[in-house]
Amino acid sequence: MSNDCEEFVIHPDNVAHAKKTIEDSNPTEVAGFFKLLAGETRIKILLALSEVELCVCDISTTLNAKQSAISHQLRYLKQHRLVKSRRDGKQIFYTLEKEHLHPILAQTLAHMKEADIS
Amino acid sequence: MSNDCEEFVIHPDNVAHAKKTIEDSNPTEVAGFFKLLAGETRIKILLALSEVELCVCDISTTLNAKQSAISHQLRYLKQHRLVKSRRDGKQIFYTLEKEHLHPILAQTLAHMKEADIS
DNA sequence: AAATCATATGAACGATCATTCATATGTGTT
DNA sequence: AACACATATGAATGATCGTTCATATGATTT
Repeated sequence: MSNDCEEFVIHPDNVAHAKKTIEDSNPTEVAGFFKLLAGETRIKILLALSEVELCVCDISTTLNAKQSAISHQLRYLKQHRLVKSRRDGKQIFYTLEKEHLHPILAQTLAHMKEADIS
Repeated sequence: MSNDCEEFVIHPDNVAHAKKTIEDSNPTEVAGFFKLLAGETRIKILLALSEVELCVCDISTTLNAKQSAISHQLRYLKQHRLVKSRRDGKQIFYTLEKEHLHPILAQTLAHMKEADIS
């Protein structure tokens, strides 16, 4: 919680400025969004779904991974609205939820742009 | 390693297409890059550094975090060339390595754009 | 050269995450 | 109604990550 330089702030103006920049930027949400994309399996799933609709079995075949591992990741992606599903008989097909993914990504990029990172 | 639907691929064309899309997209590197941005402390550090140069002590004051925690994260960011440092007397100042961050980010976005995610 | 300040680093611990196994659910087929 | 198939889910395990403590390094001041 505390740090070694608490009593004597070294560059108060810079610290104040940095604090404000951070507060203005929703760092928790930004990091949370990147966490969604920070897993190899999830990135592969998103890539796989980027051009075709796939059922769970197709995805696990494509990634050469266990069905349950894919199901768990799909649930995670679905909870965060990166992906949506539709049932067709026994199978459940997944597609990207582009409407959701796009604005979040755009907002993140806008954040980073404002922050002069890009 | 194996899955339940190995013997009878359900939608072979889609699977083949998805496999190619994944192979063309460096998923390991893409996920690796997002991992850098997927930590709240690291995002805060990057935001803090986005407009001003800061020494380690300033950063730990800004984030209200232990100096050693910040140092560890800075090392991680530096190893991956998102940040660079310069010594001035006893202090070490960090800045964004924009030249490096920018093209990686741009490439990632290009990947995602090609993949029709954005 | 001793003391102090700023930062870095190694080891350890707890928390979080991804995968696996076993099993449940829900749908279609016979 | 019984069975087979596709997917989902809970619990457990192993791996990875972030922070902390203790200490080391490198620089300045006295």
